[in-house]
Amino acid sequence: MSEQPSDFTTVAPITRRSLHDELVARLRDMIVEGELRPGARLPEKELCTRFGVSRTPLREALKVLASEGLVEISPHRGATVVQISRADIEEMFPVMGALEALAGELACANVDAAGIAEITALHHQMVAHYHRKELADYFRLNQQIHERILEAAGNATLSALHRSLAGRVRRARYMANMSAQRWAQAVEEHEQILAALTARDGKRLAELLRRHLQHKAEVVIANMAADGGAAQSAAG
Amino acid sequence: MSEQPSDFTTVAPITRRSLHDELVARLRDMIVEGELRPGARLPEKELCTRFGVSRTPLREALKVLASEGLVEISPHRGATVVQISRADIEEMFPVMGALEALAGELACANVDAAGIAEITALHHQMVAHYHRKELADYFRLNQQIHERILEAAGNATLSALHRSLAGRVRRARYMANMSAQRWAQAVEEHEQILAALTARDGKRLAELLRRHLQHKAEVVIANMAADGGAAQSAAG
DNA sequence: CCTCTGTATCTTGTATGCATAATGATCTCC
DNA sequence: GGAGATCATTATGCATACAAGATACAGAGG
Repeated sequence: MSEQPSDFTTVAPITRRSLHDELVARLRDMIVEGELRPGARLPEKELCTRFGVSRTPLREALKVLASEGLVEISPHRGATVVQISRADIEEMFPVMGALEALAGELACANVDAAGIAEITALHHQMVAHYHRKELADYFRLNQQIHERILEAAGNATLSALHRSLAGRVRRARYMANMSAQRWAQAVEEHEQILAALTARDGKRLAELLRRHLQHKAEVVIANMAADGGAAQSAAG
Repeated sequence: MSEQPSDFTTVAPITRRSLHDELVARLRDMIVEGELRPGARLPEKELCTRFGVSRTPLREALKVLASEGLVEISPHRGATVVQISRADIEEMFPVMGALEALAGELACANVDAAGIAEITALHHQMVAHYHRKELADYFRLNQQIHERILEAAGNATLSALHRSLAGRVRRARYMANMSAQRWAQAVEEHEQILAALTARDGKRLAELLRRHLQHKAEVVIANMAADGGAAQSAAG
């Protein structure tokens, strides 16, 4: 055959998503994106009519989300979206810092020129958004950069754990009000992060990422303290 | 009333475990302890008769285990115990190393004298088992020490992630054949670990734990290579 | 008037039944 | 005789029905 076999590997796989898989994805998005507020009850019947499915796949989905730490299930009392406390956030950030630090070390060892170029491009886009004060876009690029560093580390286990934590933390939506000073500092930190990655200085990148996450934590916690905790913002 | 209300809060809560929770725990144990071998199929009907439950709670349990990474579910083809590849193990240990390193730092900052005494006692018991060449007991104490360091760190998120990874790694049952030389080295490393904890030298403890995990990884990987991978040891 | 208890209702937990896709065996064609 | 296709069997995916516990309301007692 003249056709290259690799063509077959590049075609989009036929996604035969079962209902429960689809429900897990949809519900997770709704929780992470804030559509389902922390503390909100998740009555099976209501969700069933909403998604047009029966209770069986829905319940399977809720169990999975519970094991991911996004919802809490009380026996005979149903599922609720978990409240993120300040203590939870304070716990999660050091762990994310450790994971990203490891990712930084591994990335410096494994990343190729194309990977660095990609992250550099994302970085410049992010800085452009910063100068235009486009917070949402800045935040999106910021997230992508961190994800790409994780990806460059080439460790699927590490990526999975980080993604899980990042999803939970993201619900705190701390980006809302960040001071101009902190924003400038964050961009400066990202400059140094990029420099360390380009120089493939693993130790330095690890330390930069750890500190970067620590500063992020301070912003989030200050923000939570300011509006009395994101958990309480349930007013429609 | 002369009775103190606090009396009521101290009684052990009645644990009303639902069937699916019980099934998750039982199946997880069976997988981690090796009763269910890697690659083994998990037919719903057979497990239902075995546990005396219907398919609904069993399926919910399998979904949870799948999200924990212990079983794999293929659409319309059922669940199987996941095969741990050498690459998976090589990925997991650096992550566990990073988590334990963080735990070491936090433990040094948070642990009290009682905690140190407890870990010291466990350490001496472990060393006694070493001198008597009681591998299983040694390994159990070893595991307890690492768990207690995690606990002393006082970070539930960190503990949960570590426990999840430790459970998956434990299935590789690397303790089987460890060289006398490596065993002696491991005990020596534990001596240093205890010393660093007692001195509350967080940086040093972190580095010791990271290296300790790295050495453990080498043993596991050598062991897997020796018998052609634990995954293949399906012969009853 | 307040509190406690009993009951009704609703939600969740579990079992069962039906629909559908995958596996394996048999038959046919080459 | 071997390879491929078709059909039967089996297991999974989903829906529904039944059981049991939790919540809320009402009534009785203090």
